[in-house]
Order: sequence, then C-alpha cells, then structure tokens
Amino acid sequence: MSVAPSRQEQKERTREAILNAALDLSRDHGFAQISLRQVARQAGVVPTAFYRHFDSMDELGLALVERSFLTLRTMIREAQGDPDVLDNIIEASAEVLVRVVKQNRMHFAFVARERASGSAAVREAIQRELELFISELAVVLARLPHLDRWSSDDVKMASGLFVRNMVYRAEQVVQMPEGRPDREEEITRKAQREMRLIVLG
Amino acid sequence: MSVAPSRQEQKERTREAILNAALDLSRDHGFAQISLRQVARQAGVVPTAFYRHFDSMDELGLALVERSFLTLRTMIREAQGDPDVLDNIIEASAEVLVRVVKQNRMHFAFVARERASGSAAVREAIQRELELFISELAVVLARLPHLDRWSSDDVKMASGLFVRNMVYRAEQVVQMPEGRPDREEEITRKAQREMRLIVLG
DNA sequence: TCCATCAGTGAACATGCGTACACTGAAAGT
DNA sequence: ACTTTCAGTGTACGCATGTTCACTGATGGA
Repeated sequence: MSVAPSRQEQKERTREAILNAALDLSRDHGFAQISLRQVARQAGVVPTAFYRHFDSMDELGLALVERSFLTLRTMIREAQGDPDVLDNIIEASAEVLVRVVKQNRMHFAFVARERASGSAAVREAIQRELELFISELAVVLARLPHLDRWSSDDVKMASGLFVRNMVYRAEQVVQMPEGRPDREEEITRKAQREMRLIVLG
Repeated sequence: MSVAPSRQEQKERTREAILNAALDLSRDHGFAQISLRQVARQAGVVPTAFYRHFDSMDELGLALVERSFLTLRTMIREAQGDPDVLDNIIEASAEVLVRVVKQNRMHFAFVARERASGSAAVREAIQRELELFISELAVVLARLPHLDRWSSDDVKMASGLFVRNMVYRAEQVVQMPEGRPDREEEITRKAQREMRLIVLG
C-alpha cells in the first residue's frame, strides 16, 4: 500500500507533469507553437491549474531551459572526474556525447531547437547557458597535452568550436531514427574526426 | 506618368508584398508563429487574397527558403569568379560573409532561425539546401593550395565545418546592433581565425 | 476537532484564427 | 464590342485560445 502523497509532493508531481508535457509537445511542433491549453490537457490538468505553477508559457520555457542544462552540466562534471576522458578526450567525448544525447534526447532536442528560434526570453536564456558551458569546457580543454601551451583565448575558441559541433551533432542524433546503430556509429566517427581537426590545429 | 501595370505585374507585386511581409514579421516572432491573417494585413491585402498566391503558410515558407538561398548561391558563384577569393580564401570569405549577411540580413536571419525549428516542411527544405551548399563549397575548397591533397571526404568535412561556422557567425551578425563596426570587425576576425584553424588542420 | 490553506475545477468571456462562399470590376482575349 | 478570366473583396462560420472568477474539497496546522 502506498501512502497518500503530501501536498508538496503532489504539487511537485503536477509541476513535473506539466514540464514533461511541454517537452513532449515541443518535440513535434516547437515550444513557441504549443498552447497553454495543450500543455494542460497533456499534463492531465485543467487550463487554469497551469497558473498555480507558472505565470506564463515563457516562464515554463525558462524552467525547461534550466532543467535541460542541468543534464549538460552533469555530463561535463562527470567527464572532468573520469581520467579516461582526460587522457583521450576526443574519442571519449564523442562517445559520451552520443550516449548522453541519446539518453536525454528530449532535452537536447529542446535546446537545439529553441536556441535559434523560440521566444526571445527562451532564446536568450539558452544563449547565456551555452556561453557558460563553453567557458566550463575551456577549463577542461586547457589541461589537455596539446593545448596546455595555447593562449586562453585560443582555448576558448577551440571550446566554442567544440560546443557548436556538439550542438550540431546532437541535432543529428536527436533526428536519428531509433534502431539505427550504424548511423549512430557514423555520427560518432565524424564527430571524432572533426574534434581532432580542431584540437590538432 | 506611369503606365498601368499589367495583370501579371500586379500579381507579382502582391506576391512580393506577401513574401516581404512574412519575412518582416518572422524577424520578431519566428515564421511558425505568424498567422496567415497577420501576413495578409501587413501586405495590405485581405486574408482570402492570400490563397491566390499560396495554398498555405507552409508553401509561403518554402518560397522564402528558396528566395533566401538564391542569395547564398549568388554569393558563392561570385566568390568562384573572383581570383582574390581563391588566392586568399580565408580572409576574403570572412569579409564577404559579414558584408553579404549584412546586406541580406533578413534572409540569413530567416534561414538561421527556421533551420532548427519552424515547420517540418521548412526545416527539411533548409536542411536540403544547406547540404547542397556544402557540396558546392567543397568544390571551391578542393582547389585551395593546402587542401588539394586531401581526400574528397576530408574536403567535404572541412566544407561542412566552414558552413556551420558561417551559419553561426551569420546568426551573430544578424543579432548585432546596427551601428557597431567594432563588433563587426571582431566577428570577422574570429571567423577568420576559426576558418584558418579548420583549413590548416 | 475545527478551521484555514490552496491545488485543482468548471463555466464564461472576448479575441483571433483558417477557410468557405458569393461577389466585383478591371484586364485580356475574341 | 462582347465575353471570359481572375486578383482581390466582404461576410460569415465554427473553433481554439488566454485569462477571469467563484467554487470545492482534501491536507495539515491549531
């Protein structure tokens, strides 16, 4: 027998339901095109209940950006701790990229999609988070054998190229049909070659 | 005294007005979020008149993609003819990029924005055109001093990196405030360094 | 036990939407 | 001179939207 959830717990569950509903609907139509009522319907809640959790769709969007980048940050933190990754950053990071993106397909799809379009608020939030991510990655890259002699500007530039490439490859993985390990391997391989090109430049 | 325009001419003018209205409105809200009625209003035409030119907003979107890539193709054709560009592709192409993007700000903004989001039809059309553009650029790149010994796969990859970089820098130029030649120069310089990094890899 | 809190309800509204339809009147074909 | 064509008009429709408001009833502190 499960105990009755507390008020807080129940509210949190509904909030999650709304976030997931929005993420799910964004997949097909893009976040900017979905309506408050659609989200509420998908979340199994009446439209007005939406306002108990978010003031507007814009706020929902910002919450989704935050949640998505939490995943990305976790990824880079783990990579920093793993000695394998530091020894062999290119091969490892390309593989990690494909794996993590596959596991968090929806979040990456959201970021990749809404980065350039979407509402102004969402777009700006993503741009800011992405800059932050590039800076964080630059710190990791600076400790690489080939790059420890580069100027910090150069490292940051390489980090930027890395991340832009990641975003692009993430788009591909996201658009990739489910049961195609061959396509997946091809993407991993191409990403590796491109990253090598950047780092060995 | 101007002569009365022929039926055809007048129809073409209205078509252009609709295209420009859509491009203009897309700037602020994204193409997918603007309505048929908004476009008609901005074009100075009644909503039902829209149907005399396009079957749906999707078709309007495809027409916009086509028109935007015409600009891009013209650019690369000109670059191919110019000996300056071939001798010195990196410096020249970065400058050309910034200049052309500035002149066709709206078209580039449209492509950059709708590439990842927008309706499925528009998205796919842009993806297709972009692939085509990468192939065309690869032909140009293959004739460069450093790259003439590369495998065609490698050249195409470099071309892909080039174009993705271009799209990214175009996004920046588009978002750039009007009277800021310093920012413009900075973008040109960064783009040059990145392209050099790619080609000399 | 009583009572305040507050997550979720349900009806109502004004508004903007896409599209169907019958129309008008000038241009172009005969 | 006539008739046909057809770009653009004006009305009307059913529908989904965001937001308002008064409400309900279980939770949880007193």
